[in-house]
Amino acid sequence: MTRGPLSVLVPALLNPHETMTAERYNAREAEPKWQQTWRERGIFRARNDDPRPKFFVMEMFPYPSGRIHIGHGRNYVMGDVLARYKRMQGFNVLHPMGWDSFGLPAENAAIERGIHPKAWTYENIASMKEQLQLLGLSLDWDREIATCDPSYYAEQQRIFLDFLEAGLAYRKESEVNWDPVDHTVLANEQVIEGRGWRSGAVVERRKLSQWFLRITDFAQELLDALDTLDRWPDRVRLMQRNWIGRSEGLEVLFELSRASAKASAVPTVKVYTTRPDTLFGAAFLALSPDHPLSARLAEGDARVAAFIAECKRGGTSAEVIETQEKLGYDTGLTVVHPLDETLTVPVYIANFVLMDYGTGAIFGCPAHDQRDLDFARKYGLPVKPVVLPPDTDPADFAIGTEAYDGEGTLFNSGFLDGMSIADAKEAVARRLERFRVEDQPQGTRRVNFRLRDWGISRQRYWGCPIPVIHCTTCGPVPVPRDQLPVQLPDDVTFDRPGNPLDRAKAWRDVPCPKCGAPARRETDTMDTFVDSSWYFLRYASDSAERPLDKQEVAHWLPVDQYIGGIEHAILHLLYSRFFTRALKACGRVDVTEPFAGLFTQGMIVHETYKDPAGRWLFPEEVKLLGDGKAVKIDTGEPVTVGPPEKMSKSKKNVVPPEVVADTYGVDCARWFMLSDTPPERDSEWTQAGIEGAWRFVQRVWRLVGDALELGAPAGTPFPTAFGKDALALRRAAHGLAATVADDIERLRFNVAVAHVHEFANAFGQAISAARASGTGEGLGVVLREAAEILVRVVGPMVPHLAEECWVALGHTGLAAEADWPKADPALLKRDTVTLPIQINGRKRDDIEVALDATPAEVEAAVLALETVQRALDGRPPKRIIVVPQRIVNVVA
RNA sequence: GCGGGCGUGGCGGAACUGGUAGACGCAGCGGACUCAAAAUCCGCCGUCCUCACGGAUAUGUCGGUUCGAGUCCGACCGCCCGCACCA
Repeated sequence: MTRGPLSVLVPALLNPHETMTAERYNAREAEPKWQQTWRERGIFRARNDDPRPKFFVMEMFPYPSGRIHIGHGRNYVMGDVLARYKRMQGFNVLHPMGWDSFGLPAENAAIERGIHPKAWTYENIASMKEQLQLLGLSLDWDREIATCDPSYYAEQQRIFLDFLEAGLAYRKESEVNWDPVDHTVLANEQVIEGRGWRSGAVVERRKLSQWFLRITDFAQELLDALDTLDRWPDRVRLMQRNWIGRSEGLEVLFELSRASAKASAVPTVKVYTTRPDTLFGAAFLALSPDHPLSARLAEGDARVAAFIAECKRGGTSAEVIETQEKLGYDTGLTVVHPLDETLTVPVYIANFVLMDYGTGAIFGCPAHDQRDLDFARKYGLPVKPVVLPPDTDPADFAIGTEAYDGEGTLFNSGFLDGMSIADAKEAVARRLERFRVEDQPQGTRRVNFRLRDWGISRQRYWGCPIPVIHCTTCGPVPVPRDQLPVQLPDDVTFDRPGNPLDRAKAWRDVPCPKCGAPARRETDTMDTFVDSSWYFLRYASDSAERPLDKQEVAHWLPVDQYIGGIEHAILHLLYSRFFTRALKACGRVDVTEPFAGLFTQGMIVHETYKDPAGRWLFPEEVKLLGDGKAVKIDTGEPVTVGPPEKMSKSKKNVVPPEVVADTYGVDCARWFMLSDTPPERDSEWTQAGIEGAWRFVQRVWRLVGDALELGAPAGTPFPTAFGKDALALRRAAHGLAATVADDIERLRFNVAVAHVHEFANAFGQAISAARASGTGEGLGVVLREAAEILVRVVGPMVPHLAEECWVALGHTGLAAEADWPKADPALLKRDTVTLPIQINGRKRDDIEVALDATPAEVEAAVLALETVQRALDGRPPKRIIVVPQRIVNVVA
């Protein structure tokens, strides 16, 4: 399939008087040729014994969902530019690729289309690999991994056993989304508005015994070490900090009132609070529906049981729980106020109190917490303010519909009156630490984390088997290491809901390794986040015999630059940070932080198209007419153009890489993806944009051709002095090498592209000048020098074009192996600077001064300016601000 | 609901650490070349006032700090990402 500019390549249209410049660069021929050369020479293979300094760059590996579209390519191209640039800078670069190939979509394909997950996955990997290779990425394919391959997950099972021995893996009960019709556990994304996506049944929360990893053991360290990650985006560090959620607070024992204690047979309720200062404003106590006291009350009261059951409806996700209506149930119990025994506070069960956080019970202070206020208004509970905002009259201060959570002074609070919030917190803690209830201090200071242990059990087939055998007498028994890996059985069926492993008797039923009695394999598999929590280590240590060699890991790690989507800012990155530490604790590696540098790139978006019947159309089925109008090419029907959205198969707004490669060439696609939009933002794929990239690729080819035609032959010695044009071009070329190096180091590819454009303009002007007035005064030599610099500078971005130009310039080696051009510092310096002159903050003039002019000299020159004289009108200036080499502001 | 981010011409965006807002590209307009078209090259291009010189205005909205604010602070509006079983 061809269309667009390459299809208009008709030799008769070319000007016969021009030489090489007449030939267009033919990407379709050049690109496969150079890709083959790179492959044959193995120049992207990383060697562990290379003495040069290492640089490890990787992009987040893809899930093999099927065909890729050009949107997938963006982060790989970014990483590739950096990898190629670093090679030119003399680094031993590791740039690997792999497949995050376990997961739900493979099972859905099995259920919906009857394809085995394994076949589906490996077919997808094969076709996606072919497509990825089309992009001309400088990857070391020798280190390719697939997480679904036993050669990968065997080590993961060994790691699990290490964690188990170290006490970092354990079992406990936790809730899952249960589909009561399909009898299946659902992922959060399979719960749509509280119902199962296939059955439509209202989802329930059900408890299962599952495996957990003790990430909370590392909570403080994971938090503290964020400060050392200075090449991570601040926002990602902040998100992780908030996710870990360290808080300092107080655990307070509330004693039940005499009658309540008798009725419930429970003497106290323990509450965790970060606001003990507001204790005098307490209006209620709220228990989680999962709290032991809630359960006890439910035993004797059907209404309580019904309320708790009501709370269990809907999904388990925090989003669902936090957005659902806040409900409470008055248990009739009361507790005694810990600081004033004449006061009692009612006890509720509330659906928004989480058992996983704190103690599973809170006290509510409506005046100073919005959620508590909403709850109090709903159930008619008193709202007593206890923190008075600064400069407020207590008589005027009342809480309406908004809680006050700002600074202030305590009031209405007995012995706390007049204190600051911080002092009051301290005073309450001190007093309650002294009070004793049931032989314990009534208050205990407690650091708490929002972070919970990581539940890794999944009731699914297509995941890494958990290497454990359950025996009725011995309990869970680790699979002996010499029996690893526990491989997934291939002989499974997907004709019924639920986990096929539960039904795979031949695989499931095994003797207990300890006592030999009949036992069952663990049929849960691991969360796919486990697979991706250590794959970067496996890249570094790539032999199947020693899959996690300490020395090799130490040589390559940490990853110098990791590139991926912002959607992984918290979970994947936090789990990987934990995993690396846990492996270190087990003595497996000597690394602590896996990723020294992190970059989060934006997505590629594309307009969507719909025909009059409302069916989605592929971009190639549509002809754009401008002004947002479009028609269907084969029928001429009007097409509705929708706003740019993330490329997705379902909306057909995808562009396959092979279409771009066939039409414009991969370098155009690469150049376009790097242009214009900052890499961290979403970028829109447009026809006009790719055409612009095509013009640029041809322009570089033409500039190099012109320089070859007009410039001096290779090896011509430099003259001792250069003319004005020659010097200007030299400055521009050396400046380009320096500035693009800096742009790439900072991953500011769009700015790098702009700088290359700027240089191309200057280069074009120099060529015009050479055509008009000859190549004397060194211009001929500089034209060649400039071409040699330009080709190497664009090489990381448009590598195939660079190779073709490099050959044209007479080189026998590969551009991919050339050195990055070194900029001569003398050419980068300027001796004068243009200073803008502001009067009262508005630019009115500018002057050119020596670079090293003193402020006094500048001031004198500025005051002499006619513009300034006119503005001052004979009066002396009020003030003159001189910012050396930047600006002058005269305040009149 | 909670946490995080983004917002600059017709469009994508640039502006280093508070210092000339709009670099560079796209689209558009005008010109050169051509029998013609394509390609290429040159010029113009935020808005308003002005023949022009020049001036006013302008970075989502409103307010503040500063000699000076796209940049810092506060409030608001809109859009995007994550929320632990999608990956």
